[in-house]
Amino acid sequence: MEPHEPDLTAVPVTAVLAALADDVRLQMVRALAESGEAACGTLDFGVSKATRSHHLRVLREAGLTRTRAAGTSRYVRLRRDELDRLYPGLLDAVLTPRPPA
Amino acid sequence: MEPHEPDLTAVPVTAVLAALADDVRLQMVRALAESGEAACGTLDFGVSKATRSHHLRVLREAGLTRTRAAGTSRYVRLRRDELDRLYPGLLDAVLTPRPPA
DNA sequence: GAGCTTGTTCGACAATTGTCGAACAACGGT
DNA sequence: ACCGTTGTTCGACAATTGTCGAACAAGCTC
Repeated sequence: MEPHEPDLTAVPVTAVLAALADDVRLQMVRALAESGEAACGTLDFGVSKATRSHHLRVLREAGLTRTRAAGTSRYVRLRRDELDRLYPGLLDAVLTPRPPA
Repeated sequence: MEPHEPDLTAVPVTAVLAALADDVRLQMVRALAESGEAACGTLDFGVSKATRSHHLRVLREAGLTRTRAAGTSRYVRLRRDELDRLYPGLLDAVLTPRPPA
């Protein structure tokens, strides 16, 4: 099985932006940026686990996250270094709910 | 008539990202970043003028552009200063077709 | 005013997307 | 071996979105 964690340089910018352009996914990304790593189950934002799983796949396939399996859980974390290197400023611009004046 | 050019702080980040998450619109934004200002007609990227008009409205309503009417033409330009102030790094991260290694 | 150019608006249509419940799979503990 | 926990996958469905042609509006020029 392929977990589909693509090379970030192979992902179109529009795909990265589209992945971030959803409220639920953006909350997930923000939570991951704070916690560093989180089990899928902890990323509950009022959607069913099916929907949650869907969003996490979108994030993964856009190259935004990596997933590590451990027991029955799966731990997700941001690919921060790579993202900051390829798109400097992008995450910072997006991580704060209310950008500074 | 309301040209619908919202206050940028009133636009959700997801709307800004969604506006940028389309290939045609991203090309438009890049062209505007280079030319500074462009008539709608010059922003032809292989779509009909109806579609072009639609994309320009999305950009405008996401707070990314301003439109100025002159004669039969309408000139569009990026709201670069505001964007850079509210989302520093966002435009830079997105404007280069191939980000630096 | 007639005609051309430039854009916008209006359906319409296909494709994509977010959402869910239900079924399934894998693992751990008792 | 059973059960509960944790996620994924599979339709299905509604809503959104990108696209177009045709009709319309506004302005310029002859």
